[in-house]
Amino acid sequence: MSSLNQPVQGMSDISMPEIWLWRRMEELARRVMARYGFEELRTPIVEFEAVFTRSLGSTTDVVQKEMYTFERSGRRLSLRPEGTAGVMRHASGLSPAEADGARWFYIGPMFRCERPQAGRRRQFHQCGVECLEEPSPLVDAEILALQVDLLQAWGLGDCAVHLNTRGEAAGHAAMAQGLREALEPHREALCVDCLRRMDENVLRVLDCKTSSCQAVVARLPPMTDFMSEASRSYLAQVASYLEAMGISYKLDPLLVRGLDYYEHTVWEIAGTTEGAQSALAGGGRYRMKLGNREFFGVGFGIGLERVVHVLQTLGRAEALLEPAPPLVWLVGLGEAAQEQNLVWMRRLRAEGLSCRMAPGGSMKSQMRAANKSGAAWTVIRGDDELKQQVAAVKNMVTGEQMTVGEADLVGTLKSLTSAGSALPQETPEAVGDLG
RNA sequence: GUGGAUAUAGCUCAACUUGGUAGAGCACCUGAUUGUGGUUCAGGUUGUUGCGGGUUCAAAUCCCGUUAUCCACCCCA
Repeated sequence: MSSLNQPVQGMSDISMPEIWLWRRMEELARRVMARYGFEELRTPIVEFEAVFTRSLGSTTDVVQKEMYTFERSGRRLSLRPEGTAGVMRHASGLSPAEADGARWFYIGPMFRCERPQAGRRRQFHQCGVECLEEPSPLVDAEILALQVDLLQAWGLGDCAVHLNTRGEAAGHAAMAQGLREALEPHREALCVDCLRRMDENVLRVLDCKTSSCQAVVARLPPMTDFMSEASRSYLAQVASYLEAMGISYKLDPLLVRGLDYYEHTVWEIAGTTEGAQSALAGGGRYRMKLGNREFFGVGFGIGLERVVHVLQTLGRAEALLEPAPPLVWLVGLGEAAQEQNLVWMRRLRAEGLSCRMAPGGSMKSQMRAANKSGAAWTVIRGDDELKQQVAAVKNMVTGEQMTVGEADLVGTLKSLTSAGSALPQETPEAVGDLG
């Protein structure tokens, strides 16, 4: 029996104080994206199932076991498990002229029915981009630079970029075959998972964690041996562009990416913290055949839960937040004062100030509420003030209090709150403690 | 999907091994301060022990189921 006071497994509320971090990250993302000429694209969360199966490849685990798929009005629909397929579905509805060279980014929830774990939720969030350009090391390097800049804006400038290539799509079958043949003599040493991978997804043998498998892999010829000369020089060109931009990276011949549509450049970015979910982000160049059209592009996805987790673990969450605007708290004694305060709040808010009041209670409890909310200023209105048409304005940091005439109240508060003398509204260090 | 651990007050946790009226700190409320918060002191409130069932005179405690959380695998960002 499920209890209704908790969310569905693997889906969680994001609330204060963590939500401040999420909002800030989204803000920074939009800013960085704009510098690279990317426009936001919001695709639906629900698509036809086939949108994903045709893009991701029907053999991948994501499609086979992890999609939330349901039937409605005789149609099979799925919650999106990743962002690229929906974006490409959008592109396929545009004319080639419109789609060519498009630069889109997205940020939002994705759904995969996996067992939840640290940095892994069933509803999770990704920020990603798609850039529809034909294969060009120049573009790949630029997109990788965008991702590095974005992570840097979030305070993760020290992440490690692992770079590899999958080679041209035309050579994939030959590469898989070559790898299989190279592994065949070592069958005995491979784990059960890898024996299965030999058939299903032989590349995955390369990044198996079992030590006996790693020993076998270490003696294999490099994957690039199974690729064309063009594929190798494409990778070398990307690498040299990264060097020219001063972006550090590590060539990782064992780096594998799961989805079928990748070709040429692939990469992964790992956080500096230990743990199984250290991969924060991944990206790569892809080629996708949709209907009778073929699309080329390069893109990446960043797992926001994982970024948040790393920021919290490293204690960098607080530094990312901007101080909240100063809050004015109106204290009113008696019905008449409370009603006037309600009207005053509307005037103050129209001037761009943040303000609040308590619906009732003693002066003590109202002051306590003001303090708890982190208000920078309180405005006190009781019988005396009403009679004299004034308000007592109190600085909650210093405790100083002054009397202001009703006519000057808005102007006074405006200048006080813009003077930079305000407190942060809440102590943001709590954000870092949530991990 | 597989394996392991966990679930007690708003929060962090004790009590469970060996069944006998569920406890601490923080938070919250009241007062000292009849119109002034944040410090201090005094007092006070808070629970279907995740949920459901079973064993027992008696269950937070033992057993079964279920839901959720955490960790690892698989897979992926």
